[in-house]
Amino acid sequence: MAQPTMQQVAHRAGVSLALVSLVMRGAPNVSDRRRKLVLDAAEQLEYRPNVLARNLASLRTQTIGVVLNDLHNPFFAEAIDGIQVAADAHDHRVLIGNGGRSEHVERAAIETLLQFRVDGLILVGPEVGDQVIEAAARSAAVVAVGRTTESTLVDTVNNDEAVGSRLAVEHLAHLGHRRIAHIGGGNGAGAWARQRGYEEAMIALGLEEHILIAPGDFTEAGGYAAAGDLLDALDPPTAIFAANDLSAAGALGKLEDAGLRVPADISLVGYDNTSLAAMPHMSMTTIDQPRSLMGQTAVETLIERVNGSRSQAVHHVIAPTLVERSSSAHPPSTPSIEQNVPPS
Amino acid sequence: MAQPTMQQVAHRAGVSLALVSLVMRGAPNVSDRRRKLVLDAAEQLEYRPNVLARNLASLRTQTIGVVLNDLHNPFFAEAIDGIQVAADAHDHRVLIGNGGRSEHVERAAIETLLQFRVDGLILVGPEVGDQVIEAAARSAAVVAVGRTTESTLVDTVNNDEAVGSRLAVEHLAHLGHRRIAHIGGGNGAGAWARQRGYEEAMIALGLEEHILIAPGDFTEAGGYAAAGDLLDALDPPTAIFAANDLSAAGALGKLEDAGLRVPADISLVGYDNTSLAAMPHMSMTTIDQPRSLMGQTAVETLIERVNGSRSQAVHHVIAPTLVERSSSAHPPSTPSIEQNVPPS
DNA sequence: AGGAGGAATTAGAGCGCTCCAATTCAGAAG
DNA sequence: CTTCTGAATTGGAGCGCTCTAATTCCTCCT
Repeated sequence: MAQPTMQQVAHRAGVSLALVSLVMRGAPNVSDRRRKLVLDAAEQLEYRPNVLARNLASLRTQTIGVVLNDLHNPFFAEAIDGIQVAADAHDHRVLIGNGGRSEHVERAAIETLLQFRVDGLILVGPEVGDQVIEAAARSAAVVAVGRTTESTLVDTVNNDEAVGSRLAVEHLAHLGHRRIAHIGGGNGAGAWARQRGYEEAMIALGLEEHILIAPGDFTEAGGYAAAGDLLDALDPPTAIFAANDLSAAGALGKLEDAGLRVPADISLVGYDNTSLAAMPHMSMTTIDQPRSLMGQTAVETLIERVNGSRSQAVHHVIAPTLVERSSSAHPPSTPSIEQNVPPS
Repeated sequence: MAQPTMQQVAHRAGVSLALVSLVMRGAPNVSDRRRKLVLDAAEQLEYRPNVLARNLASLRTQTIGVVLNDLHNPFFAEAIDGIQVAADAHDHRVLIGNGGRSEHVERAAIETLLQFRVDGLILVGPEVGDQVIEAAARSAAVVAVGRTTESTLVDTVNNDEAVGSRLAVEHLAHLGHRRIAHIGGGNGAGAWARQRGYEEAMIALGLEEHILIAPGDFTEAGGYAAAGDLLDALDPPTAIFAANDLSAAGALGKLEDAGLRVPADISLVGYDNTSLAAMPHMSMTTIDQPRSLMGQTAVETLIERVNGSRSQAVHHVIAPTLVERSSSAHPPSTPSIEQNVPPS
């Protein structure tokens, strides 16, 4: 598969190698005549610039690498959209690495992208340790999305997990729920913050005695299992707030299997507002993270670093919102809106 | 972000540049003493091979590019898994490009990957025209998954769409359905073949008069709309076979909104057996495409080309299977198993 | 001790491109 | 017609690595 080179294009167009380079880069001071000559020759030869050589020589790749933690979670797919659009706007291409929801695979993906000398790296919901991220940041600009870091080299873009959790809990409490349980997200990005947000919100509402947490892992299977745990509790909850939509979906399956109707018998709130939650068949109340905006912000932040126009770490926090759908309603025994009724 | 180079490693280890190169490539004839020396120096410097330079010099990248048509469709996410494992086994890395379900974006993704001089390209469910694929195949080895091509340069890996559709239709017919409708997949990969398979199966079962097709586009929204069309038909179907799970999920939403119970009032069968269909809350009968196997086959096929061990195009066709879940059952008016009852 | 012969190491020429510095070219000014 | 100027074009030195050919180093044999 020998590809045509600039040299060949130059020869065919009857100009110098350097001129072809200028044309390819869209430099200004090239006469229209020569430009056309070169472009025609390039087209005839099906010439395609060799990014490897170009980048080796110019020391920049105009490429940003994105590592997605879990391709199966619609959240990540949706974050990519915003990233791609913003990258386009900044004339950068996007290369994606798959974290495969495994620290090991994720690290390999980061390494691959770094070996390709991408200008910057956006890690979406990374699970690798801080030191891995920090090490990466020593080689390229790094922005972590949906994950915090201590590192002063790494910028972050997050939604305000505490606010999101509070929105969810308050929504349920206003509907009259008191026994509001939480399905955690394990080591998942932001999971811990969401759980803390849940606890704090419960305490703020005077519901600390009803705090009940089942461990999950941001997956549907984890949600299914966790819901089972919650139903087996001494005093099962009337509402469940899951750490993400995927585990909420899993929980929903378990609740149905247990013969419970949602939301008549039990309410359910997810997190992320992925396409999954929005599906008519799910129609799940959830917390919206503005993924597209977050992706876009991540790119802007990255570009600033790459340009060297900023060297201080910056941490963007974006406000989430509640999206009410049909998985949440008044608890069975409490038809009224406010929670004036003592716990059963 | 100046990165350490081989030169620096060589200097620190007190050996030649060439020796470092040998060690990095794991060459056999290097004494243990020097090897350790080099490795230590590399580690101290946090040296990371520059793939750009390496590949420029060696003319191979050990990388395969994968272009996914639609990150939102779990099918593609699941195909990646098989690809990644197989690529690993062959010591190749994987770079992903996002087609964004748009021909334009897809073409750009292919171009980016080709500019990085990947050794081969796996196009999963590509929507670009044959000539684009053919052009790509002139620069690198190309395997199309879930899509057929005329090109003699391009290998393909597909499931047998005709068989899959037949399995779906026969399953429904055996349950007693006669008015079995189809939601198409538009330009989506394999959509046309599935639709033809549906028609042929209907004809083979003597149900040609009940053939009813609503156009879709492989998306959930498309499925939702298409289901609406079908319900508005003069003689609405008792069963729907959707061209993929995503549109089946959309259809499911529409059916529910219309107050129909699935499967009591109407049956639904999807295609792909994605994680979506497997979710307990969906529990959808569907046709399983062995995605992981297909991904793996794609990689093997690609490697053969890259190695030059084959230059003839090869077309793998893999048999799909029916996965029965709870979205399909007897039609409301036909409690018996065989379709001995005349159409209402 | 003096090779022979294989193993280990190194020199050096690219890979395809960018980019600085140098050169050529036109047209304007003197 | 020469001189000057800015625009257009080109030469050539790398970018960091691989790979072939050449060189050096050992070890073993006679």
